[in-house]
Amino acid sequence: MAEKQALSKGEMLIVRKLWDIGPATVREIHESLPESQQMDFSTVQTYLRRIESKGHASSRLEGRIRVYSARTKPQTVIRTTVNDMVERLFGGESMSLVKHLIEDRGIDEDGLSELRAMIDRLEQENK
Amino acid sequence: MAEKQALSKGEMLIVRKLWDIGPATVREIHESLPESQQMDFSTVQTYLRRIESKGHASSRLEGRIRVYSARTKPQTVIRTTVNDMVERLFGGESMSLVKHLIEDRGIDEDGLSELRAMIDRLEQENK
DNA sequence: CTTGCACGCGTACAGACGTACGTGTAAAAA
DNA sequence: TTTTTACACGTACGTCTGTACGCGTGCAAG
Repeated sequence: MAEKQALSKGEMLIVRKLWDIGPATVREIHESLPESQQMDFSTVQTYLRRIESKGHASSRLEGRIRVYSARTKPQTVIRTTVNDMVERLFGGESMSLVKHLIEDRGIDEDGLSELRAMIDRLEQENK
Repeated sequence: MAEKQALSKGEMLIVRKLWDIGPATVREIHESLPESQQMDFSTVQTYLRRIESKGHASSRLEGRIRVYSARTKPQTVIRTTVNDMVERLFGGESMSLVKHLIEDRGIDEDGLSELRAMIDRLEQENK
């Protein structure tokens, strides 16, 4: 198995950017960060380096600029992280998290119908 | 505001026990840990100490045994943790997490009807 | 050609984490 | 009473995290 080390919270913010904007330079990532998450250029650089060393990204020099690309799919990282949290906070019961999310954070019109559709579809498949 | 420091993953495993079994001694917590999460008695002790120092538990000596009690409700800790994760991994869109959970981890008969009930109820209230 | 900007890369460093050991002592067993 | 057991409490220690500085250098502007 891939054996990739888990990403820390901060690192995750950065891979997310990599997923969003595709292969990118440190600067591109840095500049894409919203107000609320400003950090030093070199901090981003360090994160990217660590993400790579953990096997979640690869990079190559393009001229003298280093370009990073994600190597793990969102799916994978998200799954691992979420599973871990469900395990730790809900004893593995993912329905508890679903319930928490809906009850605690609310859900809007659209979300509601979307959910309903999903349920209908699943019920079909289940049959 | 309460200003309680966030708990780490390991610490969360332990508070969860505190929530579950109520005020408890180090030993009680330690012994309630499942096979898969065995750790040294003194590790549990350290966790409990840290949890207390972060304001999420309090303790008193009962005779010469220290008894810890949770000071934060599950709700609060869970909310903070989940919000944080939704923020970092889903850009704040909690519905994305809900979808991920249902699609990726599946849902059983019971969960399905439970969910359906919840949706119906919410739809009522929303009106 | 000289100067300064932008970047790679190595290094730093304090605080959080996971994990535990050792010492002193009170209570229980022998 | 002597011995053993079981804790509390202080301390440790390597790793991970968040956050960044500084040096060396290629490249663009003057």
